[in-house]
Amino acid sequence: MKKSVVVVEDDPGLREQLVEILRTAPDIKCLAAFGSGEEALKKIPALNPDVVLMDIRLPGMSGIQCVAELKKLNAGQQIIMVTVYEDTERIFKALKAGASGYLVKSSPPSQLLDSVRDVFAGGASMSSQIARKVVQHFHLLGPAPLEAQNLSPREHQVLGLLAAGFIYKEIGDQLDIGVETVRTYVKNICQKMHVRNRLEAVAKHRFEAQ
Amino acid sequence: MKKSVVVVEDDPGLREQLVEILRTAPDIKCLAAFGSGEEALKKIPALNPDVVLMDIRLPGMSGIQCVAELKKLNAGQQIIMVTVYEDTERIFKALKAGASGYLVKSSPPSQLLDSVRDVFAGGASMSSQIARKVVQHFHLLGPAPLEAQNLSPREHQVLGLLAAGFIYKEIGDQLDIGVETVRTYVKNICQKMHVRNRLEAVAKHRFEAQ
DNA sequence: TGTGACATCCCCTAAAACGGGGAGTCCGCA
DNA sequence: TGCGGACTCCCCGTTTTAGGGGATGTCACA
Repeated sequence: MKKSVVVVEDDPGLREQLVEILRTAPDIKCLAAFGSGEEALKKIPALNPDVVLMDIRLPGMSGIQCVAELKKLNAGQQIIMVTVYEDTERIFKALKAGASGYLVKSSPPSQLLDSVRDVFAGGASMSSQIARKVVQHFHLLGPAPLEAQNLSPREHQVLGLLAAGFIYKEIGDQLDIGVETVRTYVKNICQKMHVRNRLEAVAKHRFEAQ
Repeated sequence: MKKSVVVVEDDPGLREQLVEILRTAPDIKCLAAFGSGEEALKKIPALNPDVVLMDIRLPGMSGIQCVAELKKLNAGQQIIMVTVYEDTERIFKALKAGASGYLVKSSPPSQLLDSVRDVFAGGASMSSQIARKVVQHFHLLGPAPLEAQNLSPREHQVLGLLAAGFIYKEIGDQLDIGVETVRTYVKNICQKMHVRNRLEAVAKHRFEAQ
């Protein structure tokens, strides 16, 4: 069974180009190509393709919006963004909206086809330029964990429960220790994390954790 | 000029295998291979390789720790993790520690070499299995912001300052409003976000934000 | 054998936050 | 023109935290 694909791209030239690339692959069948998100949204559910190739910049409804809508209709729909934009903002928005892959338009045809196969197989795919942005995002989050890392196991627990909204007494009950002990931990946590209070610790913790 | 690579992998068989793969590439030179993070940490600075291939599971110092240390010594050091583990926790930790690539050991040799080239060129590289985990991470972040979204601008501000560790009085001063008003916002925020207190709100907020 | 990290508990005082009200002003939308 | 939302402030009494001490015991590592 061939993997079915639909293309959504407003530029006719580029659209044809993508369709042509797909046509070269014996294991892939291009069902249709649309020029707008609105049209795609109307017709894709009936076609039920395995994978959608979506331009991020579309007239009218944006590609990101379209992704979100498609995902709403069919949470399992696999979508690959194809775009010239490499700005972090758009990448993350698209990923959050539900895209499984993200390619830059300059990617070689072979990578496009590989991506379709990867995504079809339940994987994900990114151009190395895109992967770089994603990695950078994590690096920014990086230098911090040093501080959260050297919390003792018990301190971690307490911080976790704190973030979950429990008050000292409840934390004490759950860990079967006294409120005073919880207090001591919080004091130590704040010291170790170089923050002024548990609020900041919780914020930092979440930030570092994921 | 050949791209220089160092391998850090405790299993002698796998280590040899990686070195062999690298040897097949005319544009890559493997300078050395180490069996432990400690040894790598001692000798890598002198070798100054372009890229380090690092096993994530090492006896003694973990690969993640080793990455963090190498990055501390040389922030520009490019590192690719090579591992059998695909758990989200480890992936993110490694990326945060400073890894630029993340491959599973089952990756084909050609991908290993491509990754070295990608990373050398300032890009990044992930196996599609790893990319998938990363993508899933973003998908989880996606649907959530619904709750944080319908906070009023002022409420957002307050929540932000709260997360930064300011107490009500300080927040009031900064926004030029009274403590009581801040209190009112916090009450409303907690209601809108369906949480019991500001701690939980801060935790949820960070989680949804990024 | 001592030093240090960890886990546990205690005291006191003062500061901060909570809970649950009420109550004005705008402003826009119907 | 009335309704709702956002923004602002206030009161009361109670609970929770903060701040800054001190204390004990275990366990590991040197």
